[in-house]
Amino acid sequence: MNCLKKYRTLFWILTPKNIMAKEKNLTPRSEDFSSWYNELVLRSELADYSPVRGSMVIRPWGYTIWENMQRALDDMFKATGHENAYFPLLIPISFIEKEKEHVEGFKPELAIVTNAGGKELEDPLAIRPTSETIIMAMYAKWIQSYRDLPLLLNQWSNVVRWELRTRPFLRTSEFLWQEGHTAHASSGEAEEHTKLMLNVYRTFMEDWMAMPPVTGLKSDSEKFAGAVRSYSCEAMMQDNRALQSGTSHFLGQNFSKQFQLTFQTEKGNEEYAWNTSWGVSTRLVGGLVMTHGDDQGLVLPPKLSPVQVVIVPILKGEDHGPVLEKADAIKDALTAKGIRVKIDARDFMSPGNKYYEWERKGVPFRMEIGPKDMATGQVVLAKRMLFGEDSRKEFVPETEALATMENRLDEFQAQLLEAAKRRREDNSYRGIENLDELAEIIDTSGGYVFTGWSGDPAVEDIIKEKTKATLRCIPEEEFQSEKTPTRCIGGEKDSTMEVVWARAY
RNA sequence: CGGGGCGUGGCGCAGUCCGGUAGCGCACCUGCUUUGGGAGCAGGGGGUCGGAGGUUCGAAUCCUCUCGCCCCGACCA
Repeated sequence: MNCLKKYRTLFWILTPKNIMAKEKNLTPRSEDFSSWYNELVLRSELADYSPVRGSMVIRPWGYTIWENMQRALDDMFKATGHENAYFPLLIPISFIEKEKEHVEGFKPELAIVTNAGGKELEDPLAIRPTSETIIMAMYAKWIQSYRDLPLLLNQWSNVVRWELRTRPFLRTSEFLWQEGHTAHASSGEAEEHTKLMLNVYRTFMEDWMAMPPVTGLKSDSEKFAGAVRSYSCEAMMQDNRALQSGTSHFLGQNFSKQFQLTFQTEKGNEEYAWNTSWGVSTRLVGGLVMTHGDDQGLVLPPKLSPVQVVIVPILKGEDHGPVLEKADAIKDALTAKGIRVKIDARDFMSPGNKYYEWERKGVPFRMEIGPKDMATGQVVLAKRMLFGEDSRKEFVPETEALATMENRLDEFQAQLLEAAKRRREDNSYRGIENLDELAEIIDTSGGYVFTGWSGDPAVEDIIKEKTKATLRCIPEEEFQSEKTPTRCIGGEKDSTMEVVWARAY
């Protein structure tokens, strides 16, 4: 036994290529998807583990992606009439306890401050797991009449939900997010708003992230604690699992009743306001990784990439001046077009090493400029991911490269979206009518399984027990099958709606 | 919170069975030569072996207790 172990060690030492492979490359997705994910997050410097269990440090590369997401989303929120505000981190426990389902939903995940200023607190404070309660309490103060409605606020913040099992970006005890909270005079208007924001998320995911979700309504067992109805965006990752990547909730009057959020109507009656809340989090960064990443590392859609074009000057011989000057000139020309460019002029690193590094970090395009190119007036372009006729390196005249770069970035963005859409459809199974078939698909390929459902929650339990898949959503019309299912997947009952099943993160 | 695994320079690991005062690869630093897909040579720095206690002349190694992390399950964005 011992002998064998030593032998293997010896063998390993004598094969340096293996060591190199192990250290320089990621575990392939096909071998172990979650190892691939974890390694990628660390190696591409998106994030690092912090000393506190279940929390992570978001490094500049990851944070810039988040900032780019924030900017795009924030513009969309503003365009739909919202303003930003900031509500406090600490919330009286009594607030959270007011809404019965809400407190039940969050109790296991609450972090509570019981001691401060060296003294036990008389009333412990919860670190916000979400801010419905404190915000409703404030809205109750601010809203008197229908003239104060609708009130449309958003906040960018951190929240804490104590997690037993954590994964960078996908599930951490503290995460960054955005939470929108609105108050309306009518149920219909609030529900419309809920759907509007769901659609904002969907548009963002498609247009910016190239991560096309299936959108729909959550079942009662999956909805947000305290909501009347929850809607979600369900994006399919490369391992064919679903990632709930954005939710929008119609809260009805559940919170306004608990917080006395009333207003006087035009006719002089006092009524409870109707609320919505909606959020996306840094989880989206994880979604981005699992949607586009490959075995080389991250692949970033141009619209969100911190750097869209990295220029690698080939520094040969004594005089690096001309090549660096050319790189600067190209950078200026591209920057003037609004393109984010970085020159990697590190002279202690070989070009090949830089190529690997920027590929690992997911930069959409690399431009190489060397003495040979200077002589012929060309540059070398390499695209992070190849589609169709693309070649690994393209030699193009400098003027053409400058003129076409915006188009190339747009095209790349569109190709990523197209590929993700195709993957989603290729792994969607429709017309499935019995449980065994569903279980077979979930167990082998995974993916989205569309079936009929009677609305009976017992069916969800059975399927979860049997396959670990959950009801992701009751899809919006656009995602429904051409042929409407007639039978409930659970057995003999008739189907009243089509639903999507998948294993989820 | 149950089951499994692991804590040894920044990273990945060997050494633990059988106790003798710590080693390998990568990374890092210096110099020279290099640079169009993971450079070469030479020299160099860095570790109270997760922590505490014990056994022993002597502990990374044996014993006890602890802490932490990762993976698999039950709960969740």
